[in-house]
Amino acid sequence: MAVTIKDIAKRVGLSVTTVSRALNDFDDVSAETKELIRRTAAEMGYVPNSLAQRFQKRKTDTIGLILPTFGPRFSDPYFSELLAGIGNKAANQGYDLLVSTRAPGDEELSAYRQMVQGHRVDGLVVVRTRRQDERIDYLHSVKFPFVAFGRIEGELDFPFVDEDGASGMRLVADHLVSLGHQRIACIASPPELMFTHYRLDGLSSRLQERNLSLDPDLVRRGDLTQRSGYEQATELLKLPNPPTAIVAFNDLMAFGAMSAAQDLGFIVGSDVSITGFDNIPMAAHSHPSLTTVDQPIYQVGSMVCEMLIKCVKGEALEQKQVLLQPELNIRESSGKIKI
Amino acid sequence: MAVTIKDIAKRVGLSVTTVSRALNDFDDVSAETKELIRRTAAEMGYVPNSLAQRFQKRKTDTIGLILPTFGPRFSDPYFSELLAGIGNKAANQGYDLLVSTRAPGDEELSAYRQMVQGHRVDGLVVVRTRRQDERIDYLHSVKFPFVAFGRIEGELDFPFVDEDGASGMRLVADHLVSLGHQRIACIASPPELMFTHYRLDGLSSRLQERNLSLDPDLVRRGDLTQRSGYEQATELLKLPNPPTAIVAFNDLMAFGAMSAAQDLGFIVGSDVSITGFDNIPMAAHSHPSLTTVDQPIYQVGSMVCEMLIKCVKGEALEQKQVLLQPELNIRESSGKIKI
DNA sequence: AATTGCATCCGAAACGTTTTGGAAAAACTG
DNA sequence: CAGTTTTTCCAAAACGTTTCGGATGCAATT
Repeated sequence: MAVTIKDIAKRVGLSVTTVSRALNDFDDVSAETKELIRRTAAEMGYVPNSLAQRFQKRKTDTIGLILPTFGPRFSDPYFSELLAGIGNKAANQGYDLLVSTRAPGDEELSAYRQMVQGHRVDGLVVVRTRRQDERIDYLHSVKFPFVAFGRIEGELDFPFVDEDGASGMRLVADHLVSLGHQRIACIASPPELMFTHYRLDGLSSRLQERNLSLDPDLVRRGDLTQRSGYEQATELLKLPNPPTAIVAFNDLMAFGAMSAAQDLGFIVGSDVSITGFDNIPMAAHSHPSLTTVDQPIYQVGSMVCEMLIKCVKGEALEQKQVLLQPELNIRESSGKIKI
Repeated sequence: MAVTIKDIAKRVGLSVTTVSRALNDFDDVSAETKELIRRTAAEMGYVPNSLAQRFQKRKTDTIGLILPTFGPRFSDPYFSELLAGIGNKAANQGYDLLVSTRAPGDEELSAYRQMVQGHRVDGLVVVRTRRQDERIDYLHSVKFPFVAFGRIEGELDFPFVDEDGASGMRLVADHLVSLGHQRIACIASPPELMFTHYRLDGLSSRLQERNLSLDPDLVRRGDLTQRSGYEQATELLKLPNPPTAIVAFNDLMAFGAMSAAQDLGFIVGSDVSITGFDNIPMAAHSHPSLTTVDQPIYQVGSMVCEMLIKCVKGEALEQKQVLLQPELNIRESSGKIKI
């Protein structure tokens, strides 16, 4: 079968200890023996059995990620970007990435328990934080290493990366106001998600500062999918006094809203302005191209992963909590109000 | 620290063997002791140490997937769909999914070696097969369990799932011909990918059967990204005698082509028809909506995963090689030729 | 009463690696 | 040259689980 450290020891006539220590470059092995052992190990095609290594070191060299999905699948490109960011960073730091999907709820939490108590991973990244987040409560209570993408309500101290959603929405509000819009609608995200809170707060407070209140009739809720963007926008645009601008809380819903507008005969960017949030790659290539808040998701993934690996290794974080300032990407889907 | 099987044994005054066998429901433990052991295990909050379990069973209960990415990231929704299909199936069969990304080349192959020889996974799924696929050659040569999404050139016998790309393209050809198109261009995918071969073959052979040759000037190559679709379509449409229809080899390039056409003042679906391949969720919601060949990627992922788990468990596959018949989804991006 | 069969249990080995705590030999010190 | 340090090596334990090959006691069968 597979060649083990013991086989090498037998071959070179030394102990397993010495072989192990030679292979791990300890300095209590002479240069010549090290060389000899390494050469014969290579010759024999030795590859360490990672199961044994992990078992004995009680570390998995693996980080985990459980994607919260509603319904059976996640088709949100947002997650692919994030995954790519995390995955690539993990790979080049020598870590494996264990991915699973679970709908929010009891099963989700027990998946976290499984990963933690079964020693399946050394650390976890928590994405799409919720106002009351039991995942974070749990991980924090058992002192298991994790880094979150997003904040939560309350004073719990834990490492996270987040974008400043309020600031992003203020940019959107300023932009639309400067284009002359007064009847501004929004398609918000589910209220339990923490980012919803920040984005809504940024939008409504800035509009109020500009003496424009956010009409409660014009505040809708979607579930972040294209379909729900379509539905909500259709309702909004069929109102007797429809809004001249629609602020969607993510790009996917913005795409849905654009389709709805176009199906109702509106010209997006002139009859009605539509904005998104996230700046997924698609946003630059839709028709019309989408004005949206840029959230560097790939980099966030990369950052979160890097921070987590430091936590796992017991290294100190130079910055435990990172808040990124987003930028507004102005494209064709928003334009001056028609008189 | 964590409670082990030994702690339970001590508590109930039985041997580790019995505890282990009780927990694994062997029938040489009496019902009462089983009950007792289970109860105290639950009371003590026992969770098996999966590192130890895996080490001793020499199995990881994990399947691996290495996404081939050009450039640092994959933003193709195609991969998210696939990943979701594989991941969800794996999860509900009690398997973990190990995901990594690697650009095709030496590093990619050594990542496979790592996973195999380091006993990191019990089986691998290979996606986006290439005509000469060293990944498959390798896995086949070491007899490591794997299932591929896609076929390869040659006679190697291995389990795979694939869609019938030739058949899909014949549907596209028939559709465009029936709309009156004669100057038909295509934006093909990289030639080393196996599916390119089938799709190109299906398209050109069916056109020939209809006495329409595929003008070599109108056969372009893209790299599956939106950007390359945009570039190639721009060149095509700027020709002195531009095509009336463009067949893109995936949806992302079709989106790029639509943008290019629209930027050049063409009305897609009437001035020029554009078709895609894959039917990613976005395709139904673009403007205009995209005529495309439906490839049930999520189901493919799920199927591939199910087959792989059977292989890993040593169970026989009722069908070792699956070829799915795709359907054409006719939407707004293709229409009758203008006279 | 001896034998067989069954139900229930257990000791010890095994999986492949790292680590602990030294030991032996060689190289320095004054 | 005795004592000390350094260099180089190793035996054995440990990690937590499963499994192999019995062992024990008791009931059922001859």
